[in-house]
Amino acid sequence: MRIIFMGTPDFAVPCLLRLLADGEQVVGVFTQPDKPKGRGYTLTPPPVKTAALEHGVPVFQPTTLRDGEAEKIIRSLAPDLIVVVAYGKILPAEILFFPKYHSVNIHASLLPKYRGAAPIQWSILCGETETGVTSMLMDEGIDTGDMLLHKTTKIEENMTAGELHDVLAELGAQVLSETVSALKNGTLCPVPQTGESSYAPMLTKALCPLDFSKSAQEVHDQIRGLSPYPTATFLLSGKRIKAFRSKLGGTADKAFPAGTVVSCNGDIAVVCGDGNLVHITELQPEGKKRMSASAFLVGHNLPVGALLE
RNA sequence: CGCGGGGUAGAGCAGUUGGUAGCUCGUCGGGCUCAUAACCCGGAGGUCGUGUGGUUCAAGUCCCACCCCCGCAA
Repeated sequence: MRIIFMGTPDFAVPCLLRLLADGEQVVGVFTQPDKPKGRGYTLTPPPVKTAALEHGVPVFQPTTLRDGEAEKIIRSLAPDLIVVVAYGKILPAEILFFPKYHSVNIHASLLPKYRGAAPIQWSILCGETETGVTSMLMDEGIDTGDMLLHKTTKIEENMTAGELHDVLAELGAQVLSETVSALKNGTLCPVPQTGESSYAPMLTKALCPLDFSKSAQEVHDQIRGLSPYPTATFLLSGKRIKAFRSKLGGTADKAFPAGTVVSCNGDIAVVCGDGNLVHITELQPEGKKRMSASAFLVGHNLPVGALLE
């Protein structure tokens, strides 16, 4: 099967590699243009580009798919199928439906929930205990196409978005592999999306500051859901600190104000709005490396009673 | 040349106006204890990121160059 693969970030890499490993004929990869990133604005290629080049697959990085150029390229590649995984661009109908088998998308949620850019993080932020990966036949809407196959996975209590990302990326590769072979065999039954839908928009820094007046569970979910990027933050005597990991456990003896540190025994236990504690176990001060809370406590005098905000 | 913080014992940090390098944790040994992540005593462990660099009687501490790590912003 001649396949054009479209994807950009790390999440899409296992899918691409799986297609190659399955012996599919990946005739071209579309990915976002290299962008200036990080300190010094170094021009950085997207992960999918790097992976594609390592396997000798031609890479295309158009800034738009709507000027006719991209369509010409795609026609010349004569694909039987287009596979889209976290590409970051909306495909026009003339491209979407050009291949014989049209276009298939792998999405990191159980549709119709968490359509959009950041389903992995939002599923944790919203306190879900289960999520998954869905393959669908693409239509012109955002993640609204008819569903093909899906696989589910549990979200463990202390799992971070980064960990869930890796699990779902692998699961996505499996779903993709099965979808492609079922497509060839003609055994798929597309199912329209019904039921309650929701939208998982891109994450912004506005979501990062922690609000300890919320419940411990909510604070915990915020820390997990934003870890390792863009990372929940709090202030300690004016300095911003990132929180990468936390766990729940215990309640405050007295009615301390939300954000009060009630113990520094191996981790930083903070009172939340509902009186329960969230234990920050891994953090990173500005300009420092990421470290365990216990390491942080060894070198910093953080008194019980200190206020985090 | 986008802005900024930092590189000192395995880890996290101090090191004041330049004058034989410290703290906490860990580690090793010993002691106490029914027991312990507790407590007591003792020890090991650093050419202070790199430089046959500069200033100085003397540099972790000032100056210069380079390497590396990180936060912001994109």
